[in-house]
Amino acid sequence: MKKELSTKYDHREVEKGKYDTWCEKGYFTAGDKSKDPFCIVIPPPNVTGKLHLGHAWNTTLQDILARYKRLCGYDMLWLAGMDHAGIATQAKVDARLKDEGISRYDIGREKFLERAWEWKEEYASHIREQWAKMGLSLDYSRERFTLDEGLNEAVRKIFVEMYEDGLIYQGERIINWDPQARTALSNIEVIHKEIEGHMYYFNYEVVETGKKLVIATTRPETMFADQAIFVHPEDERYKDLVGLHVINPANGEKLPIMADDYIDMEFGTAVMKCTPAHDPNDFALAKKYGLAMPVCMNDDGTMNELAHKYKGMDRFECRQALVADFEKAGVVDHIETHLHQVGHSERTGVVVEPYLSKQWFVKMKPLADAVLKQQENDETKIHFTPKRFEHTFTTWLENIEDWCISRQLWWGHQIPAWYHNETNEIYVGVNPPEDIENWHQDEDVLDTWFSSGLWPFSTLGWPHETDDLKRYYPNNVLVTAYDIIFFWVARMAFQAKYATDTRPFKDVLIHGLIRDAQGRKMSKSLGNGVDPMDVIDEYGCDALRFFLTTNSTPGQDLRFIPEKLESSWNFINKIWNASRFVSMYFDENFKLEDIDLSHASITDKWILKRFNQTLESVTANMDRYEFALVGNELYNFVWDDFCSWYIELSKASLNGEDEEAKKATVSTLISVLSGIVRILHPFMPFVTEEIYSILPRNYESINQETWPTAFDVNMSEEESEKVNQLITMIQSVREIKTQYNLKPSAQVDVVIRDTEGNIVPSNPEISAILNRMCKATWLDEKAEGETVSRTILKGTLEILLADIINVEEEIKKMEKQLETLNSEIRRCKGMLSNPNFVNKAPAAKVDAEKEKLAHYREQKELTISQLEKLKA
RNA sequence: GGAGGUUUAGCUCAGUUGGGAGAGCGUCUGCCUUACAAGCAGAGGGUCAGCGGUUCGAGCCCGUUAACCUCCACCA
Repeated sequence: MKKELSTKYDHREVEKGKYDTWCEKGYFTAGDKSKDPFCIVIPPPNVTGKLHLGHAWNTTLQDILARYKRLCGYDMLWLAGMDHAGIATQAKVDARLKDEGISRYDIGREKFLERAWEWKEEYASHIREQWAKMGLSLDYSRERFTLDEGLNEAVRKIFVEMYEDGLIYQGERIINWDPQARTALSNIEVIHKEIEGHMYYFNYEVVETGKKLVIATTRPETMFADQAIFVHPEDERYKDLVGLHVINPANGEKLPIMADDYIDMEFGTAVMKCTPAHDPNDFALAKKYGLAMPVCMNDDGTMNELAHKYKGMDRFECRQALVADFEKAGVVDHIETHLHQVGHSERTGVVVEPYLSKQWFVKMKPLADAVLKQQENDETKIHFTPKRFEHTFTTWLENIEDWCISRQLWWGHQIPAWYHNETNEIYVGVNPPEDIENWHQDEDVLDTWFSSGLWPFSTLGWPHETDDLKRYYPNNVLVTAYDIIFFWVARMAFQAKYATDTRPFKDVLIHGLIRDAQGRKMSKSLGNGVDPMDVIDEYGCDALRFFLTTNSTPGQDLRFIPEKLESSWNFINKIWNASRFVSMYFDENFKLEDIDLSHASITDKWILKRFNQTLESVTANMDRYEFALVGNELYNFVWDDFCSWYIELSKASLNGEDEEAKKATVSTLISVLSGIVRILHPFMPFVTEEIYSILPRNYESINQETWPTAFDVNMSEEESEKVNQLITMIQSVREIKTQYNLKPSAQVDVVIRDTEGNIVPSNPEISAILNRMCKATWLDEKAEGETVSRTILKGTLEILLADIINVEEEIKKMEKQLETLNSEIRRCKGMLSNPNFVNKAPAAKVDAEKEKLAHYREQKELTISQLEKLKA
């Protein structure tokens, strides 16, 4: 029995159950070796929480590509996976423990990791549920996790290789320290925000002269670790002081006054205190002059014993207390408010402390240079869409600094380095040393991005030469937002280059960020976030997908606008109803073989041809990732050409007597609709599957289908013109009726004249349609009485309206039309009389202009004769 | 201090290599026409931010100004 579409489109009903079936049938499982491979790996979401609209956008774009490529006959692998998100997840688990009144230190590393894995399992299943609701055609049989055994092996392997190549080293440096998470951070995990702080000007006493010297600082609490005072060697004001000493008012210690041309003579008092262990510039100076590098803080941001009476205080508490004491002691010269950039931890949000500590680093320059070299060649480079992000990417690589990869966390890949218990000798290896009892492993773990950077190949089995790795690597395209280029894309690029000596993927499609209706970033603090699952409940997944992917251009941000979502829903509803209409004209016995276009009418051919044109353009734009253009074209084709015109035009044939014509029309309706659902399937997989299931078809599911090919349409110029003429006739009648306040249902008589003014005899096929479309009877001769006329494609259309005609208004209308035509003619003539245009422009363009000119002239003549008649 | 983006209809945005300004929503008018009133038919609405240049021709290319936004950067 033929399945029927319910009378109303109900996205809940339509989307129910389908996804599970698709997965069970294995439509998303890659591996058909008879086809060419195409591979996308998902940017693994963090297992920290729910997916947001940004994820929905990002994954839908990939799903569109995946489904499109599958339709095009590729062995499509869209690999599923998630990221352990070291610091972020650890913070979540910490918070959960805190709710239980304990900390990770109470339960120890091993127990903590058990809890973290529990967390991971819980959130991974949430994420899979959300993927399912979004209809993502992911290959779950190959799902990976950045902390699973295979990826851990990949991480150890590359770490050891880089270490042996001298690209990974341990060093004591100033790094960015997160005192809340108590770990080091890399440079890009620090977010600089402009903060209104203070610039404190303090009086120092010069030991040798007893004079005052005013020195500015923004972080007085670090004064306990100061080692020197610097001035510029050529600064006349301070030249004489070099070599003398001042007393540090914080602890009474003697500090030497030194000179270095690093000092900016224009800034502040041009005297700088040097705190080697708490500032990267001071650190560099200290190294240069061999100064000591004491640290005055603990790893949690509290002051240590160097701070004497302030010991144990939080760093900012200490700052206040110290300044207050200085005020009393008269040390404060003055305090200014000061706008400056302060680094904050990307994850915990606390102010980052530049802090001297021993960490692991990746030496970046050789790695970055290799990628930059690769980018110079079209055959080896990563191609960005839009192209401008290539510039962002290369500029970052050109200015890159060494990457701090060790994290003082527990959740992550533990660094494969061991220290000998007695000799403290270091061993770095993929596997632990054999006499393990004599060694202890480095406690630190690696930056999450170190393992994410291997994602395009580690997920496919690297370092083993697996079939998948050979087949699907390099990946074809990566889809990500622009805010992640530095964090991830760049890292994948150099890790891939190092490990596999190639690019990780050929293309990168960059999209923007999703914003609220006012254009603000969606954030927890603003409370303007939108849960994609709520949107799906309200509008359906298909509407959300269509909205997300057809409303912005690559690289551009997208505002979340409910009205547009409604418009997407309406579009789907339109398709739904069109499908219901089509389904009325065939029954369960109608098979694909019964489709017969041999007796196609001119209107049937017209829509088939329009479909072909749409298909060609859509295919080209799909290949260019221009989904907004695709969406627009499909919207117009479906709504205007197919629904508003063709379905209405087809009714004459469907209700007519000619069985062969009727069969051709039904065949056309089915064929075009079938093409439409296949093209739209990547955008709206659920509703297209539902409609597909009621159509005569080749496969059980639309997932098994192929991308449409053009119909073989044999339509002459003359036939095309006839349909276009018909369309302008209908439009003219409707327009006149509206203008003269006639009801649409009012029957009128029309006469058609050719360009010579001769009456065109009626045509039975066209007459029937004309009457159905706009209640107009096409007469073979004109009756007595006044007429209103309009120029149509070829000739004029006249409606007998006798006494209700408003001659003055008609004259005005004609005169306006004449004006427009004249200006068009001027434009055409201008172009055509220009030798540069005629010689340089493409021939087709010149011909088109010539045709237009001829057409306008014809229309002008007709308009003039109409005007003359009216004036007479 | 560098780099990039945006500026097109009342609002949100498209506009592929330069060749007659588009959509959605909103507005106005008329229709419950047997797929759809979440619809149908018709209409109105824009010196494409300003200025200058290249070109036969510029929303699009070049220069410049302005406003807004984003990223990067160690200024005590």
